[in-house]
Amino acid sequence: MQILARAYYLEESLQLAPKLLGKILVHELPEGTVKARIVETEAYMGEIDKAAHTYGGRRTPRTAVQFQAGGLAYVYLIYGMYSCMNIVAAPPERPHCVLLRALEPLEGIEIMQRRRKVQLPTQLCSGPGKLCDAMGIDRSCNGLDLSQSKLYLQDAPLHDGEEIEADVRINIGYAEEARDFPWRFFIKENPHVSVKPKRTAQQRNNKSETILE
DNA sequence: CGGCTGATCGTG
DNA sequence: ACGATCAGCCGA
Repeated sequence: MQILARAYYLEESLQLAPKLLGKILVHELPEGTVKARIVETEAYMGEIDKAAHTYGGRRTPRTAVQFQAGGLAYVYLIYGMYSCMNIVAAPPERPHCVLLRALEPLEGIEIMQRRRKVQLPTQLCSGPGKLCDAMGIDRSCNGLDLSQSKLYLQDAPLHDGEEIEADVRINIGYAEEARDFPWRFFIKENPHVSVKPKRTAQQRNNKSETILE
């Protein structure tokens, strides 16, 4: 299977985020190789996005890699104990990135189970902190070139019949108007996704749906 | 729901 | 230098 080339990532994160669904993240660790399919992503749109670390063009030591050309890993520590992995998007000086929120484990599942405390495959990578833990991704991976390192993405199509759904992003309540932008993407009905879609008021009021529950 | 945990970055 | 904040997770 083909490794995605650097040029693949040079578009804005809002376009790249849904396209990354179904692609396979691989990490070659000393104890073995782990592979998992991307099933949930979020787009962070840099300068114009109040939820982004680079809102207004903020350039700090932490966010520096986001200003490089797309195709690098942006990994940061959150809440003092968890790593989050993003994929840098867009050409240089455009600080876009795509957060990986959930993966479907494919290979090296025993390794993931050893790293995490849980056994259930659907709980191994169903969250940004969980998937970094399971895949052995931490801040030492920050800035890695995903087209030529031990951490890389393989091209792969969505499976037959799979559909992409969009919804609001998770835990960005501080982001004012950007809270409501539907910039989270996931494979519909995939059991590894971290958060189920919110029902809209329309759906809650729909009587036929209520009966079906 | 609350506690865990520490890097980060704006402020002074 | 300080301290409020935080793109999470787990167990009750």
